[in-house]
Amino acid sequence: MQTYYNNEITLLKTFDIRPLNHRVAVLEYLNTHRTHPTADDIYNGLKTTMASISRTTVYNVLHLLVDKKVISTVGIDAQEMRYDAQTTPHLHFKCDQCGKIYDMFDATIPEISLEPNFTVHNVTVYISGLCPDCSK
Amino acid sequence: MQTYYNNEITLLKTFDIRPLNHRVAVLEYLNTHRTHPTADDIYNGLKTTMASISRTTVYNVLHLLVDKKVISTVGIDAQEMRYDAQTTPHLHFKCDQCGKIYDMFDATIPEISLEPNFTVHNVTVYISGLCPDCSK
DNA sequence: TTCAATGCAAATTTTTTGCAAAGTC
DNA sequence: GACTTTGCAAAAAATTTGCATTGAA
Repeated sequence: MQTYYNNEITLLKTFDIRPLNHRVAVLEYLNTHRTHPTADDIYNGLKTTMASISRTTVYNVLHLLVDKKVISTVGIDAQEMRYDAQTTPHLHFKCDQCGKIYDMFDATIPEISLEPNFTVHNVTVYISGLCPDCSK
Repeated sequence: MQTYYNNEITLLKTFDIRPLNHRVAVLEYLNTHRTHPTADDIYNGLKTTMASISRTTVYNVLHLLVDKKVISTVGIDAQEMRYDAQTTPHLHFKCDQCGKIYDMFDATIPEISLEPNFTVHNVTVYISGLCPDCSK
């Protein structure tokens, strides 16, 4: 079985995750495909180069990486979960026309002030509209 | 079959939707259950009083109401879609501990300014954290 | 009577689970 | 050798579809 030597290994170790080949492969796929792929996208993308990988393993690895906060989920689609290796804070924009999802690094994450006694862990912002291509 | 005489009928007519009994019932359920129910919640809630209603119809009606913007979707759960008859702009807060979803009317919807050429239709904000009950 | 809406059952899609086999330290 | 991870197949959960029946204007 092929062995990976790259910085995904270092990253996983930082998070106290044993850098097994499948884990490295999933993380590498996410790092090189910044298109917010679904579990199925990842599975299909990897199975060509990685003879033995199963959907179960892709789900296992994704759940682990989300749990340990190495990656994050993008629940902008109604039907299936998407995943994102991007760690810089950013928003997601989905085009109503073409369906493409854009990262928005420039937009500022809003400061949300809630009623007292609510503790905020995370703020997620999804924006929908028309992308430049579809606005024409 | 029971016939409804209430303001849901008026509301549906406003949106150019024929106020058929099943539609009125689903909308009424959403108006009286401000708990962001799932399609299944609605189906189970209605089938006791409405002898003949099917899951298909619940989905049909929900899709129609969302399409016509009478109600909105709440995609805060990874697994299943939730629905909301609330029309006042507000945010959603989900407690990481108890899973309860809160409406946040006081929090201000952020002004998002994107790169030019992006047209914003809708901004959705999901907040996760601990609710007062679970913060104790 | 024409067209729209419904309900059933089956199919589809996404994700999870149980468990035996294989891999890792 | 003990413990973790994997893969298969099957199950589960949420949603959609095809189509015949029913209901509404």
